[in-house]
Amino acid sequence: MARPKSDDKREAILEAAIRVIAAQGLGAPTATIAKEAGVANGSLFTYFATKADLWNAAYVELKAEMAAISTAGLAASSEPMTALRRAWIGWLAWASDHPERRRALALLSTADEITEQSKRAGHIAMAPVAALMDRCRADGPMRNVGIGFIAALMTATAEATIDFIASDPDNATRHSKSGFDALWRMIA
Amino acid sequence: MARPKSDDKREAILEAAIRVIAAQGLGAPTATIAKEAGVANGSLFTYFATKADLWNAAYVELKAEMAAISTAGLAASSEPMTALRRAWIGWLAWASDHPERRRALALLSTADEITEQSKRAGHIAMAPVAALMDRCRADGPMRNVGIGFIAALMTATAEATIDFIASDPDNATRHSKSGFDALWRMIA
Amino acid sequence: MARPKSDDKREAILEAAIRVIAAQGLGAPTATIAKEAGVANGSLFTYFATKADLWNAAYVELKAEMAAISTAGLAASSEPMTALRRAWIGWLAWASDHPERRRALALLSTADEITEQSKRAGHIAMAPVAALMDRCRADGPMRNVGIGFIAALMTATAEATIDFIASDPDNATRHSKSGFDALWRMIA
Amino acid sequence: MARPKSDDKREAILEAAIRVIAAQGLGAPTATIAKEAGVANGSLFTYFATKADLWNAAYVELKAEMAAISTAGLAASSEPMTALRRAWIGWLAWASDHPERRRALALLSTADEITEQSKRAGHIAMAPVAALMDRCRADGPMRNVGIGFIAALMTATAEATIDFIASDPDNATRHSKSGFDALWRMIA
DNA sequence: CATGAATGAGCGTTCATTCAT
DNA sequence: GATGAATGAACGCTCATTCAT
Repeated sequence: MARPKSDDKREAILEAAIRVIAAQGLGAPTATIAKEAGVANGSLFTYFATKADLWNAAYVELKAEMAAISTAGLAASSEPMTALRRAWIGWLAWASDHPERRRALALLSTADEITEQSKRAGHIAMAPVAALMDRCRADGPMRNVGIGFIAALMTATAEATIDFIASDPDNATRHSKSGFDALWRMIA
Repeated sequence: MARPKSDDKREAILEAAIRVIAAQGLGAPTATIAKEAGVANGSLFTYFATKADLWNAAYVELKAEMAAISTAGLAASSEPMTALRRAWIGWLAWASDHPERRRALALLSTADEITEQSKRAGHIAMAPVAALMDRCRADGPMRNVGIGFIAALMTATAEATIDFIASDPDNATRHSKSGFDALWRMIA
Repeated sequence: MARPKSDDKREAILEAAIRVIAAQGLGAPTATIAKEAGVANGSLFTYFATKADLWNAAYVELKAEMAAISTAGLAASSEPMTALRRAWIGWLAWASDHPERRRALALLSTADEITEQSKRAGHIAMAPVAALMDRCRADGPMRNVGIGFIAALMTATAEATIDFIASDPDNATRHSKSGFDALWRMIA
Repeated sequence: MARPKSDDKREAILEAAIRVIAAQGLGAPTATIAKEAGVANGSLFTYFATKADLWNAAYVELKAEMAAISTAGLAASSEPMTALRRAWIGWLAWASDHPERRRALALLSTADEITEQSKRAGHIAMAPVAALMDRCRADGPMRNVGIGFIAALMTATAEATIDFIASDPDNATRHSKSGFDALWRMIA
């Protein structure tokens, strides 16, 4: 097979898309993304048949990346609170370290183009954290609500905390702790 | 002659914009909005010089409306928890009763076109609730964090609760209570 | 109504389309047609929602025009052969005088975009000629074949004659007569 | 090494082109043709330097094939009418048996890309039929018109007849006879 | 020579905004 | 001021052709 489809190029397009979405929003032209990726206009469509496909791939990639960092090393620690805190810290670190990626993910999360399948992939990636939350709330005041609700609250709390850290990065650690404590009070 | 143009028409366009945004997203053509409002294509631009202006006006209108309902009757009750619960219930009622408006507001909140000034207007509208939250957390574990953080957490919690109610409307009251209790545990 | 849709402009686009199709074929860009018509790119779509719509309108216009010339004054003469000859001469005159229009019509006739409805409109326009042919063949050797077949033969003969005249215009009259005589031998 | 490239592959591409043109028209992508031929995208251009070259080759191939069938066995019969009828029947049989190929040829005949040279090749292939027609009309009413005119009339009559048969295949034989008789009346 | 990814000009259509009526 | 036609830049996507493998 002559000149096989290059993983590098695919990755370059995906990364360019993330950067361009962060900078210009979801209305960003595919041509801009292609140029940013250093490929020709039409080459983008060799790797992603439609703009929507590219959006979905970017969404899944970002979600998976965020999940990977949040869930790294979770298995090791058996104590729920410690484990959840570890996930929390990972999550916030990713968001703080990659504000562009977070912004792109936030925008993509509102896009109509994101399919149910992509959302499901996102949930699966975050499943370890969801399981952990389930353990944490097992004996607490929220033991009877749906786990989806808990997950939404954790996501919402994390997002609020991240926003807050972004606006006052000097006190990142303190805000992170405040956010986690608030979360813990809510669910445990 | 502060407003020689028809307030009715302006309002019709604004309402049409909200409906159309909810249905079609932020990419909705101005022509569609004009038609939905029952005015001509070009008349829209008599009332809103640009699409971005219309977006901002819709954002501020929705934010103000939501705030008005949330804050109605707050002054009367002096007991903070009762007052906050009242605000909470109003907020959720608005979202449940007007899912279209909530969706439009959610979409607009992510739009690049929304100016700082519009966001400030939104905050001002919600100031009574913010003040109330400030009183609620005064003796609690979050007495030392910024009030903006508290507000963000309340918003996030409310949004999560609303989403959850939307997905299971039969247990709206129960979910509302769970959400409020969680919020209260967080801040008070 | 401000600035009503201009019939002139519609006509200009249609005429431009005919000229451009004759010159460049059915692949001609709408932008070229718009420029040739002296209107903006997008204005073309104010008058014809799609390229296919424009193609159909051009087809019907040309067919009607050709039919109008072919059938002009048919009612007056009661003698079939004379009447048919008159139609024949009109048809050939139109084709000779407007080679561009004939070429455009020939190309459009092969286009997939032409709808059944447009074709029907073409047939209706040519109905007087068809009726005349029906009278002409009534007592001849082809009295038992479908009228559609006769019509196709007349069309084919005319086309061949026109092509021949185009290649040797100096003997137009002679070729026209040869063609008509051949047609008459066939059907009468 | 007049042809180091594979004749098989060349033929496969040509046949694929004919099939695809019949199905999709002259706008068919070369990529579709290549896939239909079972060769790679770019290999098509090893055999035909441009799309226009492929179109011309297909045109000539179809014309030659049609001519071959129409002229098969002509030499044997010395009686002109019988010989012409034989050619007629062959022609119609080819068209009936290969509607795809006929459609492709009809489309190609209108294409701008077909060169004079290709058309000449087509005429040469049909030369035996033309010679036959020349004999047939030698003593008839058309003895003085150009042979090209006669050929065009025969082509046109045949096309009309074929179309008619296609629309009513049950009476193919009858329509074929009607068509031939009409032709004979015209030229002999 | 075969392959299929790479290229980039080009196309039909849309749409925010302007402007003649 | 109201109307809606006019404008033209922009966009997603296609495809003939080239070229690295």
